[in-house]
Amino acid sequence: MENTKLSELSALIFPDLCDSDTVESLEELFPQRNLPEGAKVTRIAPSPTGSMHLGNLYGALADERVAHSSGNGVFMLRIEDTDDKREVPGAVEKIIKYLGGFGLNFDEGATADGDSGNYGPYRQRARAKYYHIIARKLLLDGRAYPCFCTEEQLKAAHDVQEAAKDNFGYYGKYAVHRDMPIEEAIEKIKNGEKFVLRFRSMGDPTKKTPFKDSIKGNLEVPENDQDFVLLKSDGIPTYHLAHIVDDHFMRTTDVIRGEEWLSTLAWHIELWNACGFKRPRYSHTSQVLKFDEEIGSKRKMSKRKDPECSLEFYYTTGYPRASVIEYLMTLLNSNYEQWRSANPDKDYREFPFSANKMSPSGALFDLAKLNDISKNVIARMSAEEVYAGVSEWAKEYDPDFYSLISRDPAFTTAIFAIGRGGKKPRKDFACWAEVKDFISYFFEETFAMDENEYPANVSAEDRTAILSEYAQNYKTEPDNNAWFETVKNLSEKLGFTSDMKAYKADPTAFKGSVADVSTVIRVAITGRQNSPDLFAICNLLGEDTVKARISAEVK
RNA sequence: GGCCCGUUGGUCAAGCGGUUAAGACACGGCCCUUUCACGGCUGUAACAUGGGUUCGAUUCCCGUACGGGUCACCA
Repeated sequence: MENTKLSELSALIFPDLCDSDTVESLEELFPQRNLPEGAKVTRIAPSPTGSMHLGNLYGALADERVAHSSGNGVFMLRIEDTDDKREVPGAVEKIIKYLGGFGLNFDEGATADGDSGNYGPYRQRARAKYYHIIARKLLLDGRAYPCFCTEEQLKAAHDVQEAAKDNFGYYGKYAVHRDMPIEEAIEKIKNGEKFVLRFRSMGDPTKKTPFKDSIKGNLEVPENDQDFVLLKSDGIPTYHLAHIVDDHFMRTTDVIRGEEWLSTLAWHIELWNACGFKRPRYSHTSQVLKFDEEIGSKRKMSKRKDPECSLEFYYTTGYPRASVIEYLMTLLNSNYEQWRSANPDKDYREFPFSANKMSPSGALFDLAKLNDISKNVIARMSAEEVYAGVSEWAKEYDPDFYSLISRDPAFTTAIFAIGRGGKKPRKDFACWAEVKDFISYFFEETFAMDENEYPANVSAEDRTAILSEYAQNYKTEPDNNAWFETVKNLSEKLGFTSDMKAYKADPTAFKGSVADVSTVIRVAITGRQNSPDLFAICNLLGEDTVKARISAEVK
């Protein structure tokens, strides 16, 4: 009797299913993966609701590394599009483009124009039937029931709970439809009343179950007693049901997700058990935090307040992808930096990544550290690679600069070759946006003279004397030493010492030193006091340009 | 407020009962040096707090404080 009524209810709730739609049929449709021992299957499951941020990349990199360092593992992309209200068009393409741009590639999952892989579909909206099959099984097992509460009723219950200082939620005496007679439910549904399908929890929150998390270690979680929603009134599952169904039938071995999911872990544990599925390993990653000067404490990175939080930032400022990955790897695995200094030339993918080396506490984002890492990354590049990186960036984000540097690629590349490639390469910039100012004096269009840069202790007459003398005798020297000899000779001739030690010992004994003389020349040629090797700059600029710039300064 | 997680220098962190408590970034000093950058050396600076357990706790247990997360028909 009860069973026939239950069947009637089930048929009413799931008109889209027929008898052959069983859990067993799904088990056959999605067989266990035939992978080598130890291979891990991971996934990222973003919702297509907006821009990607650093936290997404952080998590994605962890998933990708866990899968691909396990030997023939699988890294999937699943789109959690169960919340149509928040969906942003084009978000999926953006996710794929941005993650791909950082070198993270999926083995299977959603693609820009469809799906790829045998465990799909990989967009949850397209998987409705699977969720319904599991939901029906739960209903028939007595582990799910329809609930007819309206938004207002739930809100009212919430207020009551607040006043009574009870826990919030749908449980115990607040679970008003939990024990509704089946025929009444059938009646309501036939009358067209809206309903959701809720889980029937059997847990006792005073009991705690031990749980092992790959990152957090041994945890104690109280049993769940919440009759949370499985299917929304439109028949689309909540994250909770979708998570269990998808990760079971996609044969995920390791669920790596943010620690904000820790609080609903008990729900998921009970659901796994109710479904009779073996649950995967869990790793709950800590968040990337940011120090907020205003409130004086740490907080989650925010898209609005922290521009560097958005992945877009790294594209627009032109941080090499490798730099960002390198930085995130240091946050992700505590022994990465040590490994890197021992293996400076290896690809980061060769690092033996391990989930239990991940920190259980949240790390503050540190732009200074990123910059340092990025400078090192760029310093190891060849001049050609730097040119390629800068021009790729400039092409999109600074077209004027792009036309400047691409006018003569060989010339621009030669600029980047200055001080590069030796044992102690220069580390002048952390991102491509910093390059523009740094090399501006190599181009007539952006060369800017600033009179104030001339050293104050050199008189106007001396300055003119130095410059005209230098210009008159200027010729291309064979090497740096020969060139600097001419500067020294010039200094002595005009009463500036070339003996720096003597000058330092007693500066008052001289008019000035060769340092002052070369600074005057440097300013005339570059418009600034600081620059890389002047000899190299002169050679690149060529005799005509050098002489022209100097004579322009002889007044 | 309930529940859960976390807490080693300014930041990231090693440490797993006995250490002079590593290292990296940042910061200061010195050296190298025609400027800058690089490089070398060096310095300042830390176990949130109170109780236990122990011969001995940064390490284990309990409490407190602080920080974070979560308590939706969002993920």
